[in-house]
Amino acid sequence: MTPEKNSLFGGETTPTNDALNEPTGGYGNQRQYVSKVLPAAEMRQREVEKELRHAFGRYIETRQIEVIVFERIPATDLARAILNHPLILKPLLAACNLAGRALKRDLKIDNIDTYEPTLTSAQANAVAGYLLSFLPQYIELPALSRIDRVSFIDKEIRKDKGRWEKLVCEALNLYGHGPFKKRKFEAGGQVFELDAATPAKGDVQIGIDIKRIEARQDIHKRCDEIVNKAAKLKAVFRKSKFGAVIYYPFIQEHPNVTSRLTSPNIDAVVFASGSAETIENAVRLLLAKVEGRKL
DNA sequence: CGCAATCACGGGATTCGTTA
DNA sequence: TAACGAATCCCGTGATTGCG
Repeated sequence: MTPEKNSLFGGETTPTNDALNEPTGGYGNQRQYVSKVLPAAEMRQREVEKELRHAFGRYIETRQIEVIVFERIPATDLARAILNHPLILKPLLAACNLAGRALKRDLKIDNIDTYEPTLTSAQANAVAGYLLSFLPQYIELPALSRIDRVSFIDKEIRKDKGRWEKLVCEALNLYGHGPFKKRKFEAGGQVFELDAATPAKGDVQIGIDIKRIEARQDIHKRCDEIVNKAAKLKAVFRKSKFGAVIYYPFIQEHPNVTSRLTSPNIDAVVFASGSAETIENAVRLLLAKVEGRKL
């Protein structure tokens, strides 16, 4: 990044974007959020660069490097670039701390796949103008690609974690008398979701909550959610059974979780890690407790 | 009392399943 | 198929708690 002024706040040399300048009735948009903290951000940037130079002085080399000079790019060119090369959108957005939600809120463009966008040319124009108002004067190309890489890795990790719930549900179907499937039920006007339940329709007989708790500080929140959901389920389906399958990497604290989940409404609490073996063991144990007379 | 550690909370991100 | 809502993870901030 550049030590010089950022284009957004410096000279307004870049195209302004109408959507960002409309009155918002006191509610902020991304530009306003940024503007508010800009002085602090610029001060920090100067200090960070200074410290980096001092800290790494002996290891800093000067090399020739490709730089993308955003301040020379007209909005129409940027729009065309995005249309012709959709892959470039994500790194540009990420470099500005912008994401799909901001585009939706500020530009009223819904459901952009920021990784592989398919935009109309009108949308590309809007996004280009919007981006240019946030982009710095220039960014080194490898830095930009690195930013994309970080975002991509983060996304893929989330995707992988999302598969864990499916593995547990598949194990329930393999070893239990399902079919187990995600389903909803209503209690007191509110709708609740069970990650795995059987049967798919009619009165719930078995409801399972499948949860990952990866940070210690989330334990209260997650346990409260489980206890609440169990109570709601039992309030509606008095004869049903409720169980929880939990991923919690602090094994020595599993008894804590179990005791927090002690409730007449919860019939089983089991733990599993990412391995197929622990999932199988947990699911078998849980099924033994909630299936009872079935079969 | 002052400082450090911990807690609670909320905002922002992405993914997935459901629904219109 | 597009849009939406639920769920989960990450992070920073301010409040609270605990210790010397």
